[in-house]
Amino acid sequence: MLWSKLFIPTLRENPAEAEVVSHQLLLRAGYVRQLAAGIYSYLFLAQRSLNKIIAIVREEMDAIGGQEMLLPALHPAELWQESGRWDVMGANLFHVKDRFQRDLCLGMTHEEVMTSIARGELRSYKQLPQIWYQIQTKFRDEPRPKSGLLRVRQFIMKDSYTFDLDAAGLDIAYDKHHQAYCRIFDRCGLSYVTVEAHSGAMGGSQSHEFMIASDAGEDYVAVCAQCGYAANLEKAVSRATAAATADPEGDLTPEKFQTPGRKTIAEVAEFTGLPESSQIKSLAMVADGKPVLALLRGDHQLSETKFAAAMGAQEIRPAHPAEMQTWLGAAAGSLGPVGVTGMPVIADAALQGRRNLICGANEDDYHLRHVTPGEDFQAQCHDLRQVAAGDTCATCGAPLEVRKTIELGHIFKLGYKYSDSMGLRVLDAGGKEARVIMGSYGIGIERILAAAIEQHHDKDGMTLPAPIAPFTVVVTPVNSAEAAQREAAGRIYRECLAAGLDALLDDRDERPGVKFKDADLIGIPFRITVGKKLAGGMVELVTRRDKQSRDVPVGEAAAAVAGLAHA
RNA sequence: CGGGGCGUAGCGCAGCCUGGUAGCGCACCUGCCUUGGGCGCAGGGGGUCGGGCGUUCAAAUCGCCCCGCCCCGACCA
Repeated sequence: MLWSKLFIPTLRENPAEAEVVSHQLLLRAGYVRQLAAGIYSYLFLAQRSLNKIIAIVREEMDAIGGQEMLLPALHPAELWQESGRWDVMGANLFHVKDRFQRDLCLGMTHEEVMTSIARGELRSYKQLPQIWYQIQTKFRDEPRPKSGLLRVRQFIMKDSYTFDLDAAGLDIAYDKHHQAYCRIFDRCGLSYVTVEAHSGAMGGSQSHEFMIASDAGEDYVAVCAQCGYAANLEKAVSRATAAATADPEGDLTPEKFQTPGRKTIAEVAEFTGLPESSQIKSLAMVADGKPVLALLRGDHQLSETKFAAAMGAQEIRPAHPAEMQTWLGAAAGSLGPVGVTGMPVIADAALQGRRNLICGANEDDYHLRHVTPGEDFQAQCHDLRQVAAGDTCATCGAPLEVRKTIELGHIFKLGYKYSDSMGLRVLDAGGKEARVIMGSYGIGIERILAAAIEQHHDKDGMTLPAPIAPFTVVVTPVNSAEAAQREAAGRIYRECLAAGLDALLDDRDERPGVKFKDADLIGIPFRITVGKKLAGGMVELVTRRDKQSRDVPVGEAAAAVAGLAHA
């Protein structure tokens, strides 16, 4: 295409509202414009890039037997009420009313619609398994859209849904998706990690997330470089580092001592001269409206996800100061488990086997020493601790890293949640009704683009992987006033097209600097510069990533790019 | 939803404190010039100063209310 005819509104400066790199570059390079918070228009360049990403996703989904469909974005409320998610999703679901005041919503995923199709049509085990997918716009009323395309209210997702007769069938479908996702992210030029994930409100027995490391992300994952263990921090397990000081021996009796003004673990550690790991951290929590005391080693953090799971609770929160005073008789900083009745006490596994520790006395400005779990108080034991960097891997013992990541894809074994609640059953070989087991598998299309930019950029702009760049090569005559350069550039451009390359001819009447800067900014992987060396029959082939330039004969330029692009 | 910041030309900003004809840079248009990293000269177009109400002879500027956007937190298959 001819650049002079295209709408590529590049900006010289960064728009003030953009914070993360991908957002800044998407705006500067003229890929997107914002319409409202979390709602973007995808201009020409973004659309080309997204189309390439979608084509890759589609090919890989088709390769595992997926059947593409196009489903409604508008869903009747009844559908979501059947599955129970109308209430569960609450305000995150975009609600709409039609002219007759009927409730509808804009679909944030399509489990309900897919299941409603399946239950009307799938009758026999012979029709299973099925893999159905769709690539389309979804909506979420995010409480806080942010970071450009990374957290938005309207976005394109590839979602697929599988229907199987039994768990073994689901395992196969799940595995196929796992492998397809690896191929998709590989082809998009992303380096990613697959992590065990928390299934959250989706339920189900197993789920994995596909993450790429980035400071722009919002999820943390724990990764073991040695054995490959990787899990979302919500779910990760590890062996805690040893306590900094050995516990005092002996069967000592709890003893109250004064700790005036010492509220935090760190203050008490300093006051007593004993490390934080010699204390019991006592957190007054409220799980589904009921008080609970959660105990951890002093230097450990509570994982709210694990805590909620241990309590079987939907909603958890820290107790308010007044509640602590009523239930325990002291303020945060002086709480402890000794003598607590009337509320469950649960303790993290790292407290097991410890002796003679320090904890709050449930009296302001007092603590207890010589407190031994199991003797001086009783508590249910659970894994409650959030993994921290430096913990050792539970599998192999190597130190774990914690990385900030962006979630690009998530695969779930759903189980029977939707087929049961919405009545999807088929007849099995024996003629009896059988339940259908489902899986669901999502990929955020825009997130692939944003993540690729986060991962591939430099001071001049994007350095996109060729398979997802909007164009593969740009042909740039340095001085378009010179007929020889103009003609040679045009010829090379046509040869590129003939070679099957996505080529762009920068025929604008601009100074060379402008053309180079723009090409760098929008991240075209290859540039053929037609300039002075044309007199000697040569042009320059520049690769965007490493800025390496080499001279090639005019007649071989297109073939040279084709060779590199398909390498 | 809590905390913070911002809203003046397409983009980046000054002006506001101390009320008095709305400015700068970039971008854009015309002409000349120039052509290997966002060139130079000359001329020009473009503004409900986020919105409403109020104070005042007079409001971008002061007061009140509202809206929008960004950041932190809460939230987040």
